[in-house]
Amino acid sequence: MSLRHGLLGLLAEGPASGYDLARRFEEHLGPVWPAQHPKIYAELSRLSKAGMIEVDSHGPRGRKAYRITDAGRAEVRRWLSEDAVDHTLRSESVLRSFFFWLMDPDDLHEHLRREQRYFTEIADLARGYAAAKDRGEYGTAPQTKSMRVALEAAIRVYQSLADWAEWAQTVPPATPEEDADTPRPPTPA
Amino acid sequence: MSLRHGLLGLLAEGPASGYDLARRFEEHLGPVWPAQHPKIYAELSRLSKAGMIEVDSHGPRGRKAYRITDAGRAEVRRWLSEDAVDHTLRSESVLRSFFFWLMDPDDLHEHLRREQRYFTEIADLARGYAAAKDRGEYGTAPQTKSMRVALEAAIRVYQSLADWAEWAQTVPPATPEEDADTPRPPTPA
DNA sequence: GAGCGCATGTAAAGGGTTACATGATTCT
DNA sequence: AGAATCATGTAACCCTTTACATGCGCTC
Repeated sequence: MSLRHGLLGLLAEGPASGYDLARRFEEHLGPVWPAQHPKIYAELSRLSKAGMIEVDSHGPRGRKAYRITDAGRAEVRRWLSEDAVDHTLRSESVLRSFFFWLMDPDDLHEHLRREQRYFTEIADLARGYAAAKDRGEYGTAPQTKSMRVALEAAIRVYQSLADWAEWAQTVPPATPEEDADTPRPPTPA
Repeated sequence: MSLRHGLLGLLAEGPASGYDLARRFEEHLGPVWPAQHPKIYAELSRLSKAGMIEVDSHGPRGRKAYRITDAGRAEVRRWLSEDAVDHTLRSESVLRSFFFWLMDPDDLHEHLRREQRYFTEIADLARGYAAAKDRGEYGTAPQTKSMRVALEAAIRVYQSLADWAEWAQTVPPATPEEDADTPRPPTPA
């Protein structure tokens, strides 16, 4: 369960409310770690009860900003350097590719073109953010340096998926003659 | 929810038991779509009740092999060509990178070296399978053609992550002088 | 006959999404 | 005054994992 640590990590940058954190998840972490507000508010309560964060300030409209505690900071650090990384890379796009043979060749081609377009778009978006960061638009704080590293991952991974989708379009569709493995009744000569 | 469709897709290749399917998920689909046996057995019951699969044969030790029905085949096809793709790419590795600035530089370097080694290993493994397929070791059935496409995704994505981890090791650690954004009390001259 | 791998399942708990619900403040 | 946005939370449901439980069949 990494949402807990994601929240602690974001709060290590400075105080923030549940609403702030939900927005940051949606805008930046969402593609690799989705989190909706109900889960975030629930987790914040738990973290608060556990003494890892505490209320920093109350604002308008019942806004409650949380601040990370020393215990919280220690916990993120412990997670980062001690906990084993879960390397699962859940991807519906790749899962579907196992079943491409079930698709009509035209549908598949159209699907791959759409996938290529989508992945290229995201890669370009990440490239845009990275360029802005490199121009110094986000300052030079250490957090932005890490953000730059994360963006580099996004650029490379999404570009590789775009290239894959493009390459897949060049793979010839399975022709009936090639379906040698599938047992079929002998054709009467 | 794609487990339902993953199971249907695998059963479209031929009859299989829950145990078989669990093994195939672990060996092939696991990295992109993990599924443990309790979930698989539960889903098979549901698919059976929905008329998308039916019991094909009973074997030793209570083994029950399922066969896909026409309704089931239609449902996988519908999913593949009509349902919107969920492009979320959940990755704890990338999530962690947002928080690298919290790590001790030596720990981070060690972490990145391990990540690079891991991703390289998986990419090489996928390359090995792909080469075997290209040598014709898995036959020429259309399913194996799709498997080859999925393997290509694995090769490209994991290689890009390995390259990223290698690149990240060359990013100089944040030095105190650069932390301009973080408000700090003025040093008494 | 001991041990391993095959084979199925239930139960409990945890993680995550969607829908519902409410109200305050700011902007036009 | 009305609309948009800020802001928090609950409830119900779904998805997923981990632990528990059982027993057969094959191999050594």
